[in-house]
Amino acid sequence: MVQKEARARGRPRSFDADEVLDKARSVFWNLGYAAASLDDIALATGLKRPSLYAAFGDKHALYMAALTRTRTRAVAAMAAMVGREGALRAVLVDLFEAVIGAYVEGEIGQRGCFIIGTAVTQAVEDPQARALATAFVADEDALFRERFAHSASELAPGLTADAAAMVATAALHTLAIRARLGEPREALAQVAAAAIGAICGPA
Amino acid sequence: MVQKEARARGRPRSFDADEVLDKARSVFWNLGYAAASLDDIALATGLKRPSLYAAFGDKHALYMAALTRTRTRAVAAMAAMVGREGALRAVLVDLFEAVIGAYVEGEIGQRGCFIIGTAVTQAVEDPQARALATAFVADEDALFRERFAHSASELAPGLTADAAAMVATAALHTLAIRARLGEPREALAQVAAAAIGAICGPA
DNA sequence: TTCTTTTTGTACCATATCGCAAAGAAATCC
DNA sequence: GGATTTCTTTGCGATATGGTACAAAAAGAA
Repeated sequence: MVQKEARARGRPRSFDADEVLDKARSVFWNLGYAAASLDDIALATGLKRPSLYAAFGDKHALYMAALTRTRTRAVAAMAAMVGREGALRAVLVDLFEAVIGAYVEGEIGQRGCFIIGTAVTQAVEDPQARALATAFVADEDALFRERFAHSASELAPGLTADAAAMVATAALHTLAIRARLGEPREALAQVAAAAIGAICGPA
Repeated sequence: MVQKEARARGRPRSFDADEVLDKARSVFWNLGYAAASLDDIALATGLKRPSLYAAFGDKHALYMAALTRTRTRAVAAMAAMVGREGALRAVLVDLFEAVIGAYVEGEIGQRGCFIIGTAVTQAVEDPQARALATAFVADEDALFRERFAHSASELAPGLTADAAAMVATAALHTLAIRARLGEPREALAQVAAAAIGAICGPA
């Protein structure tokens, strides 16, 4: 006997929430929260405003959903990379390369990091965006610190795991900023190499 | 014979343009460009909108004027500090301390750096803001590079002046971000110390 | 087939936003 | 003192913005 999967009563959604969140995020990523209008988002997602409200709440809730999902995914990806076996230098090279790849993507131009590029600006008057960005920075610090503690012998002489983590996070932040300002990929690669040199010492 | 200073015909301005620009900047600094309304700025400056238009043009021109003045002053201050004689480590300690001091100020909360905190978000769709922020980052890089070239023997072993400059600029950027997110002064001081450790090597 | 539930779209609401016209105010010039 | 110039204010225009009410559409249940 074939049991059809039961679905709740009522008209079915005409969209996939994850897909819509991705498109909305793209608008926020390009324009920042305040400059992104619901009309912009409606246009990008192909949904009308009441549908967006029904699915996500209001504009702010939609933004927070996009930030939250981004943080979760970015941290998971970063954890996977710093968790790799192998020489620290090689791990960092791969990590920064992947990060740069993500930061130079964009339909209308380079956008850097969604969280650093938009939530930091909101932070002064938006406690939720601030909390999320703060947690994200703490995540970055913690992931680096753990890996560096594990690879302490591969750090530059005199550099503690703690200090090295801060230098590495600083590198991610400057890459986010520079990418959003349009610096070319090769220039970003040089910034990454400089950070790696400072963290791991001379090759 | 006493010669009174001749002034142009017409009603005199009731405000000082520099003072007004400072107040307008403060609003933009807290809220970012897009979220700062002309009403907010009018309230902060005590002027009505037509007066702001008469003095500065439009909202965007006012913002650009604030960015431009900020860059000029920040770069001059930074040049004065990195130009100081003395041990590189001590120079960097003083510089980062001064920078942190500026970044933790704010009437409604910490705001970090006006340019990094607001113009970077605008950069994707505002070519003028992008150009100014880009020039500012290049200024930071160049000032550090010059000083480090001059003090090459005081850098960590194997670290070039170029690379060290990028690490130092990265530190300014992460401080700007962290300060805007509300990290306490002591935490920012530790980030600065980490960067100095990476740039100058073990003490 | 009708009722109930959920979603979508149209039309709108209440307010906010940037910018401007015109009149009055404050100065210089003749 | 009147004309001219420049600045400030009031009041407004045109539009944008975030959010909502309600009717129609699309589904399940009886």
